[in-house]
Amino acid sequence: MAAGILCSTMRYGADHKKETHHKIVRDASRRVRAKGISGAAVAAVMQDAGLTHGGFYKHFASKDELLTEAVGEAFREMGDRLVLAAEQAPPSTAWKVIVTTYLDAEHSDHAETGCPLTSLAPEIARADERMKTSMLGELMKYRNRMLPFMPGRRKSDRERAFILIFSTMIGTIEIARMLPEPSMRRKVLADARDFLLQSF
Amino acid sequence: MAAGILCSTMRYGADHKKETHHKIVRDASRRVRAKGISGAAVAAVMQDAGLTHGGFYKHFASKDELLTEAVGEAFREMGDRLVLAAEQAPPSTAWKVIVTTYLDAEHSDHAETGCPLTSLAPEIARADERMKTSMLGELMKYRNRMLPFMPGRRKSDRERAFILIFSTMIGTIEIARMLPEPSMRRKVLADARDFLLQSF
DNA sequence: TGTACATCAGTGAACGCGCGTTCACTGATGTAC
DNA sequence: TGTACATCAGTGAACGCGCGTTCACTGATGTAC
Repeated sequence: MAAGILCSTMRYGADHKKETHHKIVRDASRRVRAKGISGAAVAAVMQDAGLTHGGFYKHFASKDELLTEAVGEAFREMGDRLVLAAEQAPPSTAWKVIVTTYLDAEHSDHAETGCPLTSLAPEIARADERMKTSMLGELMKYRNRMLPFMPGRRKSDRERAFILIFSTMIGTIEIARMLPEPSMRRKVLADARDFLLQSF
Repeated sequence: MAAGILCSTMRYGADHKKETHHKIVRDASRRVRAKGISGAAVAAVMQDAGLTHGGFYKHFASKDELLTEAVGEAFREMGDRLVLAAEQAPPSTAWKVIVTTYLDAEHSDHAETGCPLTSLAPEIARADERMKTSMLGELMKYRNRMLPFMPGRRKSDRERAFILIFSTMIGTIEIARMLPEPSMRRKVLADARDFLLQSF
């Protein structure tokens, strides 16, 4: 546990608290995407992490602080997934891999590990100024990671492509998630995929 | 007040309760679109309607009943607005009028009177089975009202166009509503408008 | 190496508050005669 | 027309519950000597 690097005032393993903190954030990130911002109660998140609610304020100043970290984590996780997929493809078709990865039944069926925009966009838009600012920062980081893979020669073209492609994908996943029949969901996803792949 | 048609057991004006009921639903519909499903508390909605919370259960069996009626009302209002706009245009360009009406700064700035999909889609997807079924019914009515105006000769083409156009528009409005700068919002809306108008 | 002490992540009871729901009551409206 | 009665939309206090937050306490870990 890298004991030699321990700060002299540390009593517990140096990483122990950090790891617990991160586990809480990761579990909250899942819960927030699955049940919405108002669906992630402090006690429930702590139970997910194998803890009791009392210890929460040893890790976070408030529930809002957890929520902003959880949304940040969600953007990071989804960003990692899309970057990983995009990097496997030749640069010219990377954006197509992002589209097929995003508009996938797996993504549509598992909001809890998916893009936070598809499960939280309207709630983020309604959040108070502080939270909105912080979440917008995370959204911008997410966008900046996607930009290199977007189609277009000039930066402004790629920025425009990001908005158009992600707008369409977000709306498509949201509609798909409302539909009861798996076959309807798959058709919606496939139609949007074909539409986008032919549009740039 | 059409007193002659009064049912013999009616003591109050025949329409009085219906009108109050509808006013509550309309106010709830605004509140639900502005603040989300969990942001529309019974007491707040009743206060909007100039009443106190105690009388609520003279009009609705439960809060869920109000919510389903409110979402239905929202789809109806937005449907009316789009149909009205579309009917003013020649049939071949009606869908373009729907796109420009939907992707408008006024719609982006006023969630409370806008399309419920842009403010509630993820919450609807997470709702319990009963509510989801009812809301899906309203969504299908909404879709059926839009279908005649969608581009495409065959019905299946128009259904596909509806999904693609509305997915893109929903995602666009949601992203626009997250952005702090009015100029950024306007650019996003304009880009999506141009994109859609050139795509069919 | 062994023992006394300090730290602090985690526990669980308790708090105040907002919310959905219930209920005894009110008072305006319309009916019966 | 006037008076006694019935109805029922609306009132406001009260309820139980879940939630965010606080706090005195615990006990495992690491330090000092």
